[in-house]
Amino acid sequence: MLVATWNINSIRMRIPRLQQWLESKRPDVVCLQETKVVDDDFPLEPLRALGYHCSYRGEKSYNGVAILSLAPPADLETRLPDDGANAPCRFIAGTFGGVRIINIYAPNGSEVGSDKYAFKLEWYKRLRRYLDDRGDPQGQVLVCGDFNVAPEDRDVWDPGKWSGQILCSAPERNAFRELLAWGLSDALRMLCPEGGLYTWWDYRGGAFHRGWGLRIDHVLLSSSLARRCLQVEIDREARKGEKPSDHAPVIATIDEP
DNA sequence: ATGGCTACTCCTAGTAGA
Repeated sequence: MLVATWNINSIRMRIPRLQQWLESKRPDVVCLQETKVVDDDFPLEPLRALGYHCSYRGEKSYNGVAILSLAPPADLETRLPDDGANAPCRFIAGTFGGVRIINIYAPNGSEVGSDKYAFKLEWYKRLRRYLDDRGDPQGQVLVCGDFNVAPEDRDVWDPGKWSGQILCSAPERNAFRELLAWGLSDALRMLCPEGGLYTWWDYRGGAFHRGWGLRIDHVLLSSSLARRCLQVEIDREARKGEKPSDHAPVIATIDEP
């Protein structure tokens, strides 16, 4: 089973790329973030034509999440239980082949100490509470998406420059560790200890080609899935060429039970 | 130190991303 996560930065801008990529990779499940489109305008047809079921919740301009899947979803959830009526679209979950797949787009946080930063930390607490209340760490649980946290210094191209900054601050890293402590493993780190593995590069200043990146998109696995995880790949090819997203997809291969 | 790209929007400037 191939499960991918990709912050697509506008699904409508990225449809040609997404189509090509789906055709070449054929993941079973694709978790997308920052679709930036209201549900009425979601580009269903080209994705259906490739055989994908689409589950999504979006809003105008910002945020928005979707799950594309070769099999239909079961038990779809499109918000955190304690999300308010106007809460940003940052959460969607479904069950695929017995695996509970939770797709998240964590808040960016803007600047350490800002209101948005406080919202980010609170959002992480609510996600952890959701797992406590609704999840089973002994079950098959996969949490993936854009976490907007680089968990350790080896996930940062210049740890000195980023020290204490947004995406790298100690409270953010603690919030991420609190998720892991529920009973999840960082799939990529389980298999690849080396530095220099990034999933996001700034559009500015030729950051991608200079290797100025951060690893902020993750696939987290409960122990029963972690034991079956064969491979995790960051698809840097998808960050190259014309009109890329600023994020690369992460693809995990899970062996059949 | 300078947010130097990109995408969005009741759009040609301001906001947000990370």
